[in-house]
Amino acid sequence: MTARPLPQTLSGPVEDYLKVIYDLERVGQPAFTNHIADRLAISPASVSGMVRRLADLGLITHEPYRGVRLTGDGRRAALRTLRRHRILECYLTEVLGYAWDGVHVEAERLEHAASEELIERMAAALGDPVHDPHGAPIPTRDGRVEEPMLRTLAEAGRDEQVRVRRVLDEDAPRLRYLAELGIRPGALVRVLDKAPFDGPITLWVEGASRAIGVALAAQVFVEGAGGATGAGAGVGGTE
Amino acid sequence: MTARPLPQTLSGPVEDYLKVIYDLERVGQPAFTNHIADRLAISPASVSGMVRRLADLGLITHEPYRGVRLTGDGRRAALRTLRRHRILECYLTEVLGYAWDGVHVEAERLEHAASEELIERMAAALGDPVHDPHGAPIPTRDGRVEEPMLRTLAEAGRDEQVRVRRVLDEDAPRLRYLAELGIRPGALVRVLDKAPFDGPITLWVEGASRAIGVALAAQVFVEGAGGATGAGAGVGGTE
DNA sequence: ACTTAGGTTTAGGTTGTCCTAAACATAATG
DNA sequence: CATTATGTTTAGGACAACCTAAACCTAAGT
Repeated sequence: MTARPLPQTLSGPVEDYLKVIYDLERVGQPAFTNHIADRLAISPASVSGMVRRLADLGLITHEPYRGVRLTGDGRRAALRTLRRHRILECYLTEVLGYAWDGVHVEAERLEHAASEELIERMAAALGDPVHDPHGAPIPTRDGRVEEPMLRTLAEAGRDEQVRVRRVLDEDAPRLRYLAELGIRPGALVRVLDKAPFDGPITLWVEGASRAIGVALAAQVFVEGAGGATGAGAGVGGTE
Repeated sequence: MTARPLPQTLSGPVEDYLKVIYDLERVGQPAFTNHIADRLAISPASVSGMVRRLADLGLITHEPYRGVRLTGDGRRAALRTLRRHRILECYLTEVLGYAWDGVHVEAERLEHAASEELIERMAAALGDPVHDPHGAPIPTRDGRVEEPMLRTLAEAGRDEQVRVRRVLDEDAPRLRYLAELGIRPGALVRVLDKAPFDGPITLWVEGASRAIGVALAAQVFVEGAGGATGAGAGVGGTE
């Protein structure tokens, strides 16, 4: 199956493709060329080319016009990169004082250069964290992750009290805005009102009333607070 | 003079070339194609190609068959990379517990990916160090370095007492060996004997007698201990 | 002055990662 | 069922960074 043997180190772009494919695949469907292209901000044609290479390397399987799926090797490689990325994010924020909204870009570059040793030393210095600053779970050394199915804040019902578990979005300004509102992992939020026609959602956060749009609320993953509140279909994203 | 405009970020290879040229140039002569090729472990032909690119970018001047010299821009870029590298080495050893002989390789990869912000945060966390773990001076933010002319241990006279200032050599086993002997920046060493015909040098270090070869001693830069002891022609290397 | 040794450059090729434009496949619509 | 919209792939190219082999300069030694 594996045509060419796997090189010991994967290139930066290859790691990026695998991360994106992993993320796209998590909603159940295979990852499609155009979606990958969108995520990486490159042309679909370039993705087609890279997809052939990844398939040659045995990292993905590809059904033309039907999308791609990670193989075992591909999944392992994707999770390794994800672990690097998220531990770097933790370290940069907790030890080096990076802002919540600034870590992503830095980690994105470092994740391809950092050795296993560096990552593990950072993880040890942090006491082996299990979530990154945005609430994303950190895969273990041996490639295990638990990505719980969480509802988004947009799906929470009126008068419901929920706890923020994870915030998506790599966009720094939006992250900064959410932080200002007090919406970060661990925060307790009550839905005061949901305007009809996908109107703004009014929340009670940290003793103040705040309104946010549905699009933004859909980037915030929550869990029922007081008691257990059923599971939705929502799923996190990669950062 | 600058044909193409300088891109805002230089590629990893470009930074590596500049570092090597900076280092080769420090002995006064321009840097020659073959020397650059040796240092980077690539073919002279490839260096010729890159030299054209670097000259196009205005980072070096090139007299065919006569070697290359850094321009102001090139020097600034080289010192920026050197600063990154050495601060990374400091941080990795002092904060993350890297071994003396293991930091070089890791820093070598990270220096191309780390942002200005990361480097400055690390520098701040360390209290703006001025020397890396091997005793190499760290250029300031605005590109100043003082590389004092130091003698090597091989040049020290019998019965002379000297202080180790800097240890060259990126070779991990040799660095480890020197560390075992107690030969590291700051150490006080007395030359007990110098065997003739470039024979071994016997030293008194940390209350014990040790003998090392001339080649190794030439990698150790020292300064007169008790009083000021004249300046030699020796110069440090890049790590 | 000629040869030779050593260092340097050119010529031409490879690999990885991207691009645009054109061809092609699939699925939904009239 | 033919058309259209959408999504995917191929064709052909560019660029950075390497390579080997061959051509070329320079300086030194007969």
